[in-house]
Amino acid sequence: MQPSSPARPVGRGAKVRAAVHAAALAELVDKGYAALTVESVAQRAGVHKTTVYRRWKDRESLLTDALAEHMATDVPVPDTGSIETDLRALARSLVQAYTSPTGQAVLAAMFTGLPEAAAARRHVFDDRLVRAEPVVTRAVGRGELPADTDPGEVLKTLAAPIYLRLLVTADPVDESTADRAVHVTLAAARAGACGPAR
Amino acid sequence: MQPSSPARPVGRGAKVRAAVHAAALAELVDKGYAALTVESVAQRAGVHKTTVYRRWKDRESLLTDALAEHMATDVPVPDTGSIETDLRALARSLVQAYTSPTGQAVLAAMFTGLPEAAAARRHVFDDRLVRAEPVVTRAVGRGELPADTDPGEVLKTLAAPIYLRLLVTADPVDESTADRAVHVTLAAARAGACGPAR
Amino acid sequence: MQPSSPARPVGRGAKVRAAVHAAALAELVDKGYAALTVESVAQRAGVHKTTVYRRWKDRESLLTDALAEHMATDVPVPDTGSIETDLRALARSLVQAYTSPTGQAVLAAMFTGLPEAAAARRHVFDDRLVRAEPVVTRAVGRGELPADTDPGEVLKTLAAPIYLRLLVTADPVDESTADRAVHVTLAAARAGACGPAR
Amino acid sequence: MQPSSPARPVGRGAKVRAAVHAAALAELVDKGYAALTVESVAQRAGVHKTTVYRRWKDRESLLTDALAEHMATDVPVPDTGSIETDLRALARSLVQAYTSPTGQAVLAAMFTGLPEAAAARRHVFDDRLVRAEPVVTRAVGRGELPADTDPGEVLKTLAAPIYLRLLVTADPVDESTADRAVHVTLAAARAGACGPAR
DNA sequence: AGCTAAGCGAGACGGTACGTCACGTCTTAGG
DNA sequence: CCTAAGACGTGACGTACCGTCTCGCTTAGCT
Repeated sequence: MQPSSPARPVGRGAKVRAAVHAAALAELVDKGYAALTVESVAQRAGVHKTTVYRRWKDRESLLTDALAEHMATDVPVPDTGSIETDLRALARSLVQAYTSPTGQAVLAAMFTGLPEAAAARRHVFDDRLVRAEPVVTRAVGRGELPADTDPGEVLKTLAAPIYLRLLVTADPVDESTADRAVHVTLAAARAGACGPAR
Repeated sequence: MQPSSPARPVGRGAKVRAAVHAAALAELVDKGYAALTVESVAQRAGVHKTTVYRRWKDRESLLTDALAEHMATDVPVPDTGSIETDLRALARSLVQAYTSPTGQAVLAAMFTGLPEAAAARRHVFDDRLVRAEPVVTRAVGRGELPADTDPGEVLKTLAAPIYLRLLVTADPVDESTADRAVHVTLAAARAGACGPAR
Repeated sequence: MQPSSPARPVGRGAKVRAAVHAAALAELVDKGYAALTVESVAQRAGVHKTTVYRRWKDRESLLTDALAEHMATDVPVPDTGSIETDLRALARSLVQAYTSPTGQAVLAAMFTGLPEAAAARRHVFDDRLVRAEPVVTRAVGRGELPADTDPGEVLKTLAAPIYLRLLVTADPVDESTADRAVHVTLAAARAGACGPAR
Repeated sequence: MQPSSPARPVGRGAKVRAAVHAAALAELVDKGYAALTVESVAQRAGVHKTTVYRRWKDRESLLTDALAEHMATDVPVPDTGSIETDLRALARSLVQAYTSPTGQAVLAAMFTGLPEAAAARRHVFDDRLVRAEPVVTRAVGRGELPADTDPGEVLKTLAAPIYLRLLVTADPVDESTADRAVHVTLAAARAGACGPAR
């Protein structure tokens, strides 16, 4: 009569979930976003199609969920004592994240223009941004940057050229791209261009 | 009405082409990229589906073609005599292009992650870049920027934060966004951060 | 109550069995044969789906079992001393059995063309036939019908037009239908048409 | 030639229709009503599933349509000059129609208890009834049967025992069944039991 | 009265078929 | 000649129900 155990024993559901996530990402890398079938994901995960639909409403939500989970991996926030090396580390880790084959596929998948993905996108980026803000705050504390510097602006200035190359121009992206972004960002921030809006 | 000139290749094909293009863009704005049907485009254009397929290989090429045509509208390149006002004009025109409802739809359509769109994307951006380069060149000539400044880098630095906001974070984009981009870009360029790679 | 034949302690299984039977019939009346779900029957019986499958092999056997149980209700065999009134009573009770809403549903369910149901059908009908035969035998004894009259034939002749209307034509079936069947049957039987095959 | 707008040139649609009908009946004979798949019918007809769904709303309407078409074959109405031989011919043709393997399958399919089939059933039976009525009318004219005989009642009396055996008891049905039905019917009709209701 | 084993609730799962949608191809008429 | 009209093969979609399975809880029935 009474619910003896309030929590439901999830059983092996978690295992299925993980397997499907992994399969989805693998299929993403192999075939790309558009040519990705629920059935092939299910098969790759050793699971039946209907089981997938039991947990995810449709293809979209499966994909966004898998991507969100994938992006949730913690990114280390550097603290070298110098804003330049800190920014360099951030920029390079961003470059690395998206230049692997998997990264490319994930990137392509996240930017499909679908409104569903937009929220996930924004959330992922915001999360990383917030976590990295201390880098700038510390630099301001050390007097490396003007007092009224907006940490978010600095980090967006750092990321912007990298994303531009990844998403718009298809220029090759490597460490020199990261380094150049650092220089631009530092020059702008030191000149006070990352202060409050005017 | 008109005496049909012998061996006229055009026929009324051009009219059909334009009608389909317009219909495609209209559907894009109304329903978005994913929920866009060849049949509905054809119907909206007052044309039969098969006619569309006669002229375009598939949905993809129809869309990219329509978008390419849409983006081909000439963007005026400013020449105010000052790099700051020139850049501001460029940045603001970019912002305007993408903040209208149509612009939003076009933007979303161009960034669908599909490889077919990538080429179109790159081409459009490169084209605009090349046309805008004189702005920077002239500034260098006037001594406003260092002699070894790379015009492309300057313009990418200008565009990057705007695209970042449009595509990644969903921050509101308006004239102040454009102005801030100008400040960042100028600070960086003057500091020599847009010179050749080091 | 009853001696458990397989030497099995019945437990409360009997209660479940009855509840499911009732629920099955109720669902049959509400939704019809085709749109009847094991799960909905189980829910209506306040029992879990698995429990149903523990007792019945599949949907089919549940339904046929429930129907068989339902039909097992004893039909009183009349003995008025006259073959005409006896047959009338039989015919009218048949009509009554199938003109109630429940009767209609049961009828529809029993004639689904499925081979599984065929056996049940046949069994139910044969059973009733055998139990009613004394009616004819007694009439023969009283000299109301020829000596070589086949009781089964008489009763089938009686039932046939009623079933025809129920199953084939959708003519309304009421007491006058029963009475007409009696007249036909008596005329035929008295003329010796229900004797042995020739 | 043809008015282009109102009449649509069916093209080869008719051929598809026939092929699917034939395939449906064949599958019916092979696998029975319940285990009949739209996909297997389509495949057997050398046609794709969606094509079937383009012409028929669902499995049900496909089946009923195919059966209706199948039953539309004209049944010859005998006219031997004697009611007995006429009825015998009718009864035997009925028996023959349902004792072939195909007939069995069709019979089973027509009596699935589904309400959709009910209308078709009724229509088919009524049609045959009306066409056969002259047999009785002529006999009345010849003075073989009472003047107030209801032709429909006679024919239903004839058909009823055959359908009873086919649908309810699973007794074997052959020519002797038909002959017996004739005797019963004649005896009843001559005795005036097929007159107007009393 | 306690221990064991069956019965049951709960629900995930593999599986089959359903009916739908859009794509891109093809054939037939017609202006 | 190009177009309108529309049937078709194709493949994936998302849904519904089937019948199976495993897990604990409850409870019955023997000792």
